Amino acid sequence: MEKFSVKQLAKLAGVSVRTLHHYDEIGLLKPAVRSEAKYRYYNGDDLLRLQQIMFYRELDIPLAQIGEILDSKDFNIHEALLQHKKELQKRKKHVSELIATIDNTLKQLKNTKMNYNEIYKGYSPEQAEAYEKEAKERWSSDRVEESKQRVMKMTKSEWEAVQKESVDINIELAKLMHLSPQDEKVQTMVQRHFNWIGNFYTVTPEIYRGLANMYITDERFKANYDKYAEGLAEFLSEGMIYFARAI
Amino acid sequence: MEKFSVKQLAKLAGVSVRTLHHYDEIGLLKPAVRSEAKYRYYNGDDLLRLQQIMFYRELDIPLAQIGEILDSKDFNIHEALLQHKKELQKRKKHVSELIATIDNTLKQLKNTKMNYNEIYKGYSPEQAEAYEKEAKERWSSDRVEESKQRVMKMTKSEWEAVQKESVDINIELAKLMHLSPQDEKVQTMVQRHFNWIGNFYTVTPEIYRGLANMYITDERFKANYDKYAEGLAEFLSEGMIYFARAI
DNA sequence: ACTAACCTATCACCTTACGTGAGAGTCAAG
DNA sequence: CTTGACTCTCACGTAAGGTGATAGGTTAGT
Repeated sequence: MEKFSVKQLAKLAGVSVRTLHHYDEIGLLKPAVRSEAKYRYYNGDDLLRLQQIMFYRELDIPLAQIGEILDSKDFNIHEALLQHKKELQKRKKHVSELIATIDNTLKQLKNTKMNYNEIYKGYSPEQAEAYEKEAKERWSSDRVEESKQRVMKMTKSEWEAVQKESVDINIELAKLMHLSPQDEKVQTMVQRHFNWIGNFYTVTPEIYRGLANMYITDERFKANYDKYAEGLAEFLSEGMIYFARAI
Repeated sequence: MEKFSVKQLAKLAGVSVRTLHHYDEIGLLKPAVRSEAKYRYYNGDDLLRLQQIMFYRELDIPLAQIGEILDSKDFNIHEALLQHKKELQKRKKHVSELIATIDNTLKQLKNTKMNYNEIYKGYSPEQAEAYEKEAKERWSSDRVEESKQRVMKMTKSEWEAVQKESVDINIELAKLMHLSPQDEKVQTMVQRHFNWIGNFYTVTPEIYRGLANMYITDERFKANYDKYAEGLAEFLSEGMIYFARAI
């Protein structure tokens, strides 16, 4: 029968010697024999088992579970793989959301000439179209398209109401700055702010948090809010993040 | 200025007290003041910083790097986010590949199971389980095991080729039934059948003869072959016995 | 048989981002 | 002044190994 030293097996399988030591320690892969001097010697079966271990390991399955899979003959591999696939799909979805959030943040960072509020402020629905070209270079076209669609669907009076709502929210918030951002009254206003943003595009908690972050990191946003009151940007930002927890 | 205890801040931000201790330890978020009794008290700025931390943390950015981002004024956030996005995209791609691998594996498991039943037994998947027991009594479990092992090692396309070969052989044989089983053309097809069986286990003349016998005595095999043409089972069986003389 | 070069063994601490107590001190309320 | 809630600082545990340190084993060439 074949006989491999730790290093040989490690090289064959493309893992480190330490890894083999580790697998021995946790009982996942014990060498076929141990020499007088405690040297580990593996045989062909061990190599085969190691290959299987690596297959499952590549799927990001914890070593403990790999051990169960390999050691119990009647382990339902099919079920285990299905289960693991679900987890991976969740992970993938999560990562996709993170990427979307970064995209959102990047777009807003890039947007140094105009921020969201400035863009729509004073623009009538008819002017929205003219703005579209310029905006598309700056924002994700999806978001802009969605935003534009929604604005275009508004009547003139609705649009005016939306504009006024923005101003109202900021004024009211400025009055509440003696309270904590987590205060119920403040949160009620943040809810209005959240709804207001909803006029333009679908807001997820991640996006809302990202927006909160922008309010304090981007001078443009900060300046806009601080027009109403010094520190309003920070105040609103805190309130938004607190609010986002409950969305 | 606001003053929060560890627990209060933890609750506000939705993290554990231990987390705040940890952030203090690693210097990521140090409380504004420490009381006589070493109690931590945070203020509004700390809350703001914590919210920033959580924003980046959600993006799966390591705490050490979050510290750099927040502490160095000239840190290029834009670049950092772009970089991190790339990493996330890699991660996403990797996860996608893992899912694909699992899908592939699942498909092979399924194919193997179904076709194993269909080809060996001509039985529906539902009856497969029951038949397996029966089969093991009739065949040596060694043979069944060997067969399974070989099938399990095939790739999907290999397996599909094997399936197609089976159908091809039977169709061709059915066309040759006007000849004698010892006819050269028939024997050529029997050779292919012999090779095909070799996909599953090592075939000796004795085993091949035994299989020939089984094709006409076991109704299951008989039914399977007679799907192609009435009497194909007997015809093939005769051809196999003749072929076995020369192995 | 001797030595250099290489291989292997067993500790044992380090990594991430905290969780989970243990034991002791502190604070606000009754 | 006690009770209960809160807080403090160790300090070990997690997963899957990385990275030495130190000591002993094997092998090839001489």
